[in-house]
Amino acid sequence: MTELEKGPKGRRRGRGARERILSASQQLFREQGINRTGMDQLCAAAQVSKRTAYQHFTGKDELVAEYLRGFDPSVLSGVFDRTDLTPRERLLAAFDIPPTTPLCPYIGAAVELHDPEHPASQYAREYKKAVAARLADAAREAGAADPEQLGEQLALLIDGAAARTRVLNADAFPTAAAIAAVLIDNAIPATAGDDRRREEVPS
Amino acid sequence: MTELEKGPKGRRRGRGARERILSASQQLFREQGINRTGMDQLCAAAQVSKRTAYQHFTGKDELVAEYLRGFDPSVLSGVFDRTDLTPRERLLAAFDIPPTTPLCPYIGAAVELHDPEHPASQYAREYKKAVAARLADAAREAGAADPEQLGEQLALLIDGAAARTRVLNADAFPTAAAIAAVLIDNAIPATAGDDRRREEVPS
DNA sequence: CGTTATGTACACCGATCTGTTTGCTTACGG
DNA sequence: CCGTAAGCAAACAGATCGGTGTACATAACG
Repeated sequence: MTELEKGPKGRRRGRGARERILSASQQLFREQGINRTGMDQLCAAAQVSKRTAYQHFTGKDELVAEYLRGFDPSVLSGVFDRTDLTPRERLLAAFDIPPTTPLCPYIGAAVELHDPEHPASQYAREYKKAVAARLADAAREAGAADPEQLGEQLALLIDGAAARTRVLNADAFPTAAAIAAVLIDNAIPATAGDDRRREEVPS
Repeated sequence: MTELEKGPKGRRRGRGARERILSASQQLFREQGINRTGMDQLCAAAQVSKRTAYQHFTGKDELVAEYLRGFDPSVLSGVFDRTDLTPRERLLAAFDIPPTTPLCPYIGAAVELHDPEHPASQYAREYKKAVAARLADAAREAGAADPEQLGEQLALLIDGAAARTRVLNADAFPTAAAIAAVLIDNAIPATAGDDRRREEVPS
């Protein structure tokens, strides 16, 4: 926070224009979408001159990609690092994101940009794969028979809840969580109480 | 086809400009997205003058809404009217849409327009609810314990597969179908089908 | 035939978009 | 304390956007 260093080149003179730009991006891109947010408006909200903005980012495309990158720690790490939960609870905790997240920004970016080659689209793909992989890890810890499959399934549920929440304007994550519970119980061979791992496979 | 009638007022003089416009919409909005398709380009593709286009549609917004409306019969009716399938098969048939559908246009429209009050957004919501309702009907026919819940769950799976297919650029419908099979077998009490499941329904 | 709806061609409008330029101010840091 | 880099303000470019205006062509009916 107190450190005002920039990403590229060790320069650290500035007064935090880059941070304000990214912060404004997070707010405006989420509230209005990417395409409907012009650079003029964004710079005004960030209290940054356009000149400065284009010195920090080569263009809007790069800014969008960087904006997506800013979500990583809050979403991905926040859920999976909770050691106070059992693996099964950790899997279900991924569906407890009701208040803050109006729509997964990765899906939004992929749809709005509409170009699979766009840096932001590529990053969104990469991120979604990473989430599925971490879910698979947790599934493996929980003793799932086919962790990769369960991870992919749970990831699909999250995306479905996000998309459906957006279209219907109503929270769909509880439904997704209910499905997840079924899938998890179904995929873990002989779940005694919760997180006990068994090797025996039902005939 | 030989009938060249327009939707509003029984007028039938023209040579089919409206149809060409809608046809071009379906292609371009899907290929490039809504926001990235200008009216100029669209009119050129439809071989229609801009003036004519704005005589048929009051604006792009109305055109987008009408474009969405054009999907109804092909998707919704095509699956549920198949009497040759058992209710269970009919539920699963909803996930067999691999070739033609790159992304659910309703999700795309809702994300791109980014305005829940937009006519097209409202229609998308309405349509998604209708799909869930029809799935619930089929679930009831299949003897599901809680048809509404199962219908909503299957609808979420479809949306999840659509969103994930878009973001990852890889078909996610098989995964969704696998989940659907589990949910269906889990929700149908003890049918003479093939699978027996614990009645461990999530409370 | 002539009337009339339908469609065409094309210039044009104002707004907005991404991105650039010029000239100036401010605030570190040595 | 002074140089230098960071940042600011505002006009500007060029493109594209959605949408109109005007004048002209054509097809379908009576």
